Amino acid sequence: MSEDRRLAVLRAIVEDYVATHEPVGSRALVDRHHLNVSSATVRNDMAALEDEGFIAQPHTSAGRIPTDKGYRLFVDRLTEVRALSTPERRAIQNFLEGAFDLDEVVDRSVRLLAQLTRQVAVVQYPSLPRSSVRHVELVSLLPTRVMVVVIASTGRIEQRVVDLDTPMSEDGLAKVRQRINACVQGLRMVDIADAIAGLPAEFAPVERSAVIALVASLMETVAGQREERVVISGAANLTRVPSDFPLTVQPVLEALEEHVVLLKLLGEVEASEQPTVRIGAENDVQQLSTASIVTSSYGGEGQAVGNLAVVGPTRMDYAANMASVRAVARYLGRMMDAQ
Amino acid sequence: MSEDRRLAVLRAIVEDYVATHEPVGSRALVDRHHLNVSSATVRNDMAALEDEGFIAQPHTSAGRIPTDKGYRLFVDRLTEVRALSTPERRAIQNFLEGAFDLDEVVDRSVRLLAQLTRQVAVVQYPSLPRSSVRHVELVSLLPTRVMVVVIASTGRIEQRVVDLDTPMSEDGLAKVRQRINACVQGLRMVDIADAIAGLPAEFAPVERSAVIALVASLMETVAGQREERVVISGAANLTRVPSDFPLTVQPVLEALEEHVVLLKLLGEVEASEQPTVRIGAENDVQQLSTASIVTSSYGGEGQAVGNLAVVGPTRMDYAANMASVRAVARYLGRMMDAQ
DNA sequence: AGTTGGCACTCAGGAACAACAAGTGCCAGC
DNA sequence: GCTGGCACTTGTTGTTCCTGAGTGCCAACT
Repeated sequence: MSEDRRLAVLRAIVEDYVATHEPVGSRALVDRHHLNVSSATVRNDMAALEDEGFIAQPHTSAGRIPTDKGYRLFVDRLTEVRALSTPERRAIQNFLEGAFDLDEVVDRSVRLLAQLTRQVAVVQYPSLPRSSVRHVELVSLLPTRVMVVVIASTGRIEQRVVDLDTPMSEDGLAKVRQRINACVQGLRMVDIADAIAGLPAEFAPVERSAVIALVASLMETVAGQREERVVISGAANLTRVPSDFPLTVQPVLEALEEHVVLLKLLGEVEASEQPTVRIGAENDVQQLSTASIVTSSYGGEGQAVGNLAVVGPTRMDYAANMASVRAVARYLGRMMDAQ
Repeated sequence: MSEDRRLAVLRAIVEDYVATHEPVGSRALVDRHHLNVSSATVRNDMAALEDEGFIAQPHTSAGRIPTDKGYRLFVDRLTEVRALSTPERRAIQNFLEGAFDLDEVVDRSVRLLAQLTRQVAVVQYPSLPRSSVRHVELVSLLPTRVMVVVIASTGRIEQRVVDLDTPMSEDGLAKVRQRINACVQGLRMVDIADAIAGLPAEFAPVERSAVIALVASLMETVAGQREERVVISGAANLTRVPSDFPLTVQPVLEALEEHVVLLKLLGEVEASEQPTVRIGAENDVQQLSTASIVTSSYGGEGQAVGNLAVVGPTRMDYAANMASVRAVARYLGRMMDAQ
């Protein structure tokens, strides 16, 4: 009994099942793929595959469907991430390049990914701590109220309003602004705490408390956990599915609305060129145990600044989705550099 | 045959149907509401209501369900928007006040609204053209590349990168910044075009083309149609519905993903203290013909700067949803002022 | 050993049918 | 104008039966 053929059978089962959404039987298999053996032989192989836990029967006398373990094997050993066709890539590039600002880049990316894969797409904003400072701006709203604006190299902007206990003049503010920028411009966000720690000491005692407040606010802005943002698109695709998946669409939708959960999911990826796949129960988010997730990080110059993902039923076209995820991640990374 | 009782019957039908999601029969009606008449009498009233088009039978020998027209009458004549309880209002206020910046205010509002109503909630960001300028910032990225940042009174920030054909010094930029702010600070966005039209003329010919580019970019940023943003939450609530609505959830989800459609929907509201309700086919978005929408505008000081809405099946609790929409709109308006 | 045709067995899904329950419309009587 | 009564309609539920797809196993073949 050839090991190769068993794998070929598994591959055929996965492909057929993904295409038809129906348990696939030995007969159908030999018809649709040219395995040059009889259905009885395939049945033997199937029995073996079932023993090993790669496929299962919904009920006696039905065809087989892949298990999570089966998909895993399929993804690990039977899938080539095929590159997108040139026209496809062109389309992606053109689409993304029409964007003006970061919000639009992210928004377009997530929609594009949802459309390409016909699944739910998730894109995380460039992570603040992982990017660097382009500019810090202090805007005086009232004499005792200042808006701190941080512009990151990725184009991302965060702002926060801070109340001072002593009023500060425009000139004073300009000086602080100048000094802060001198200290932190170009640094990675994670490094700025050290860089500006000594700053308040430079100022006269009357100004010092205000400077301390400004610096603190800046660091909060940069460190804030809240600032990890994520957008999703294509939720409607979840309902496009036939048959049984509808039952499980609610928990999935719920999980997707919990940005905390999503960020956790996305965060578990290690930065890598290749997309990562998590299948069904491999996912430690319980609500997503019927779903698979294809994730990748993106970022300019090899430096990962964010992640993105596609979420769908375990019965998804892994090869195509991995290709789309990879492609969008790449273009997104380039856009970050370009800005 | 009393007109009043007929209305009472309609009200009872709507209430029961909203509660149970099942066609309601004459017997059940007299049991659950104390209309002091027999079921036969109710049947007569029902027949009349059906003639007038307020209710319908899914099939002979089933109970009645309200038609769109029935809901309309119910909303117009039978619904008091009841105020939320004091603890409820407290909860809303506390929740929203914990927010730091505009993004968070909007995010919390939309989630809150979804949670209160157990429907899909939609909140539009404060409209840029309808708000006023707090500050304009010009950030030099390269000698020939400047980021234009506009901070609105609502806390909303928009930015855009512009390339200049002649390089500009930091000092030159500071001067332009100072002049622009002097011109436009405090003005409503719609009015700034006039205010800065003459600005380039003030500058020496060598700088003029750069100033023109900056001013143009500022105006684009402010006028850009793209800049109307909208966030949604609670999509999972669509799947919580029983029975038949699942069939229609896909088009609804699709419509909700089309921000253009959403903005159109939201935009159709005239600014008013009271929430507006559009029921089923009253909605001119075809995909939402099985849904109802409760909308309201919000804004500080009576000036509407944005809209929000709740979307759900026509069979929704209108009174409660209108109350929630109104409450969230009010608090949101206050937050805008406060910032 | 591995492959194959044959065959008995299982079981989900559909069709046909009956019994039931909920609800209606209508009418005669109060 | 309201009510009880009653015949009628029709979706729902449960039963039975049948069919077809698919399996597991075995004996025969290469």
